[in-house]
Amino acid sequence: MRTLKYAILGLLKRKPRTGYDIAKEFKAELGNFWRARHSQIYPELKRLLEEGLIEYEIEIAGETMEKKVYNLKPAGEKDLIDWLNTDEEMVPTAKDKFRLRMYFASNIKRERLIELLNSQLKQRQDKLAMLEAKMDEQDRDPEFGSKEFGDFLVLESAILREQAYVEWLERSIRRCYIAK
Amino acid sequence: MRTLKYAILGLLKRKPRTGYDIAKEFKAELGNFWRARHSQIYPELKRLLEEGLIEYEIEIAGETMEKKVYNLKPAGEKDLIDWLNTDEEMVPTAKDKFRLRMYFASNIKRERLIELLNSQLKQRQDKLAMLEAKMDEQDRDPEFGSKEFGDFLVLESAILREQAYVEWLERSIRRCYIAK
DNA sequence: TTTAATCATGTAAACATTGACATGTTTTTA
DNA sequence: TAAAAACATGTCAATGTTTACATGATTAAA
Repeated sequence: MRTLKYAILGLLKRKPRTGYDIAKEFKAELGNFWRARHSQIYPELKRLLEEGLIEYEIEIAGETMEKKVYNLKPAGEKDLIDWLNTDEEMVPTAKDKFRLRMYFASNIKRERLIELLNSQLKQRQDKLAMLEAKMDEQDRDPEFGSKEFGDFLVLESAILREQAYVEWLERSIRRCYIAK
Repeated sequence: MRTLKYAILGLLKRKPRTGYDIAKEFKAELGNFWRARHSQIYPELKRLLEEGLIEYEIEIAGETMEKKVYNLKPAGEKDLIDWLNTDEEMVPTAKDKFRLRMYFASNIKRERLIELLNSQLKQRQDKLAMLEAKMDEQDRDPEFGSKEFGDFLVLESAILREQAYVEWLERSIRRCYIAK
């Protein structure tokens, strides 16, 4: 499946980057839907290099520090475009440890369950506020084919997802209070 | 982290089951938030057995077919309850291949992008309809501490999640048409 | 100016997950 | 009654992911 491969190719299509830059992207907006640590990124870059999909140039930062700035090669771009155009089936399961735990909620005392739900609610609300702040800085009407178009799609997606999560937590807390 | 361990303990807390039964649960409602194949389940059951958290009895089905019906031991129940009561931090990333691809949407032709979005929309709508049908069969006012309470929480959660996904896809398709 | 944060690149062991291989029984349906 | 679907249990190799180990340079802040 090699999803990380395409995440990296996609990022390099936007602009040349170092492995470190790629790791940073996974901590930003993109990190809402995919993530990888540098320990996974560097070996994958090595592999893509061997496969002839990418190349790199050495850049010197400061006095001596060497950076490998990676770039797409035509074969890599073709591979990326093919993947982007495939109509994949939806994955049936987006794993969620907290919701799994709630399936077994009957084994938690009422007061504690409310505490746990409130703790999640707080975190999700903070996340949502952060995403909404980002949306305010965003181009509200991105041009089709611009990278801002993709930025907008995923940001809106993340916001709608968090809103639904918050709504669920609020309903669940209410339900804890009113349930017999 | 061993989430599968707790998923299994939780299911066995509800009632004794075979490995096959557990696998089936991951294809039902619970499968919306956690999933494992039998190739992961059987070794995990073996391990839980060795750790003294569960035990089993042999049941004969038909003439000769042996079933291992697993059951929680007190140590397993304690372990489960401790896990259920821990206040874990939210996981920052619920991976989603399709949304990752949409981040790179600028590399897809408009007509094709609309096709891809519509394909996802169709699948998500079907899923949502299925979940809503299940909700109709569900106890609308589950008692606190009953297993129906957990069932209700996760089903509502799944519905809200799918609704948000559908909403996002619809907005994105509209955006494809109106964008410059 | 020194200290902390960030930049930068790698490897290795352990753990989690999937897909394929392997086998046989029981029940339902055509 | 034959075939298909579902029941039932396992292993193994490959792949994907995390955590820890390992090292050093550059920049911003105290």
